[in-house]
Formats: sequence, structure tokens, C-alpha cells
Amino acid sequence: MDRRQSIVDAARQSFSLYGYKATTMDHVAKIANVGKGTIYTFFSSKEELFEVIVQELIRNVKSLAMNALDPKKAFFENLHRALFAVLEYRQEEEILLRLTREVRDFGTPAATEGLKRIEEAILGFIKRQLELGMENGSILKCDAELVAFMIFKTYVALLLEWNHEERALTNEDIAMAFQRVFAEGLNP
Amino acid sequence: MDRRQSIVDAARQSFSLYGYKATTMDHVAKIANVGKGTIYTFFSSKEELFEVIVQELIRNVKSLAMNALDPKKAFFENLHRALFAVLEYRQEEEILLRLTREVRDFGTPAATEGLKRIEEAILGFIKRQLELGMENGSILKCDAELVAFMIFKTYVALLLEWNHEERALTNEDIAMAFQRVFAEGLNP
DNA sequence: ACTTGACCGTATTCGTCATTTGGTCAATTT
DNA sequence: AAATTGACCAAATGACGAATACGGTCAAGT
Repeated sequence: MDRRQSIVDAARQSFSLYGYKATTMDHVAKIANVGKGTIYTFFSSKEELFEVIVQELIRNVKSLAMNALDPKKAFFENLHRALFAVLEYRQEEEILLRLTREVRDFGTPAATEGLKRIEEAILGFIKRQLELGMENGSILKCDAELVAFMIFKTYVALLLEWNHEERALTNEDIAMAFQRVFAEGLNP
Repeated sequence: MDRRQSIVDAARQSFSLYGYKATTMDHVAKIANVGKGTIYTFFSSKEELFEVIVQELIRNVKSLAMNALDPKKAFFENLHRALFAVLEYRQEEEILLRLTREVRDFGTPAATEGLKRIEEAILGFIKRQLELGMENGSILKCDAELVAFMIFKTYVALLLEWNHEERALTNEDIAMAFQRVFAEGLNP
């Protein structure tokens, strides 16, 4: 295994366990079994190393979303499937949990920026699906950028902010609400 | 003017300027021109004093929402008018800005709880409007609690989190998006 | 009877010094 | 000659203890 990959793997591990701020380059070097200065032959800074990890996460998210789509299913069902897959990944991927907590607790600039980039990738995916949906007649014409934002924020709020203990939301609850509100609308 | 009201007014002023945490009872006493011990003849604790201010804010929010409704306008236009009024108030009322910032920066428990109570009052208003709308046939049957949550979270995200400098959102943009997505739906 | 502000235990803040960190580069290794 | 290392450095961060502040209390004063 080459050194660059060892360093990237070590960094991913450390960011996952300790977050961005508490990850030291000394520690990354030790995990990777290289001298600290060797890191700087591949990456100009801690931030650039983190950027590589963020790019990785973005690729994973996009891949997950694409793989959740099933050509035989309806537009909104697919959108729900993709979003659910992505947000489920976000709930399980250790490094994302870590970074989310760090941003919430400390507002670390690099972590904040990294998570923002990932969110933008998700929004971009939704926007493209909306545009495709309009082209092939699956949905009516709308402002794709704005609607993507609305859908995403609502979805995230449902998954992360809905806190009624007597009434937990199931995956089906969310899919149905999604269909009811965004697909069908509330007008008689 | 009675002492109790002086104390409440002084507290509102101090919470507005310094937030919950940095507001001291000594300072409130000085603004109100009373001895510190006098505060405790009316309120058993700092939290109880804060609670009175929160109740006030909730009353204001409810009143604003109700006053924005116009019987001659359509359901969603009214809902947008009420939400816009409430969130505009939230953007301008000094104490709410202060508390929001404090929760974001420090997560002060009392401030967090207070803002949550205000949010619940807004959600309650939306839910009631949805229920009334269903009763009089303005909207189709739906899960009022869940839909109120979705509408509110989307609205807040549009007002507070939409950050595209090349494309600021106007009141009309939001009203139209609201109508397009929640009222009409996206299905052909 | 009501009001006050000194007092108290606890919590918080602040200044200081010790330690750590990201990045550098001379020395060492390959 | 090229690649690697880890000691070093200035700046940043953290730990610690003393000083100060805070919410709540109540004896003294009005």
C-alpha cells in the first residue's frame, strides 16, 4: 500500500474518532507509520488532507443516491428512496456523526465548511432529479433550485428534529407525508 | 407604575441587551430601581422571571398571526401572511434575536427552552389553521400536526438558511413557492 | 408589612504559565 | 540525488488556582 493512501486512511480514522479539531497531524503520522513531515510531501496542509476526505464522502453520497433510484418506481417514491438512503448513511457514517457533533458543539470552521459542501452535493442531486422529472413529464414545471431546497430542508427536519416521543415517525410515515404534501398538494 | 411591572420591564430590557446568561438579577434590580431582594417577593427565581417574558412573546406571536389573517383571502395566502408576519417579528424583535444567538453560541438551557416554547406556539397556530381549513373544505384532509411541522420548518429554512447572494428571495418568491409546492403539489 | 443590600456557598471568570500544534527544514536514510 | 524523519519554532490552546461574580437568603432598617 502506498504512503499517500496510508495517510488518507489514517486521517479518515482520526477524523472519525476525534473530529477535525482534535485530530493532530502527529497522530495521523503515527497511525500511518510515517514521519510527520512526509504528510506534507503529499498534502500542503491539514485542511487539504481533510478536503480529500470530504471529496470521498461526497462521492459516497452521490453514489448512494443514484443507486437508490429504481426506474420502475414513481418520481416521488424514488426521490424519497434516494433521500432516505443518503440521510440514513449520514446517521451511520461515523465521521459524519463526528463532524456534525463538532459543528454543533464548537462550530469548527473547517468542519462547518466540509458539511456544507456535502449538503450542497445532496441539493445538487435533488435539483437534477427535479429537472429530469420536468423534462420527462413526471412532475410539473417548478423552480428546481428552490424546490430542491424546500424538499431537502423538510426531509432533514422530519428525520432529525421531529421529537414527539409518543409518536415516532416510521420510514412509511415520512414517505406518505412526502407524497401527500409535495406530490399531491393540499388544495381541493 | 407598580414594582412588579418595573421589574418585568427591566428584565425584558436586560435579556434583550445581554441575553439570558449574562443578565444578572443585580442588574435587573438596578434598572428597575428596586433592591435585589424585592425581585424575589414577586418571582421565585430568575427562571420564573424569564418565563413571564416568554409568555409575553408567545402572546405577541399569536396575536400577530391572528391579525394577519384576512377572511377574504385564500387559505394558503393567509397562512403565508401569518407566517411571514411572525417570522418578520422574530427577525426584528431584539430579545428574540438575542436569545437565538445565545442558543446558537452557547446553548443556554433556559434560552433554548424558551425559544422552543415559542416555536411550539407557532406550530400550534399552524396546526389549528390546517384543522379549520379541513373542516371548511379549504384544504384536503391531511395529518395536521405533521404537515404543520413540515410547513413551518420549510418556511424557516427559506427565510433563515437560503444563502445565495446572487439570488435573494423576496416575499413574493416565497409566497409563490409556498403556493406551488404545498397548495398545488408537483404531480402532473 | 415591606424593602434593602450584605452575606454565603457555589459557579464562573481571568491571568498566568505550561503544553501542544501545524508547519518547516537540516540531518539522516535510502 | 531523492525521500524521509522528527526536533524545532512561533503561535495557539489548555490547565490551574486565585479572584470575582452570581442567585438566592434573611436580619436589619424603613
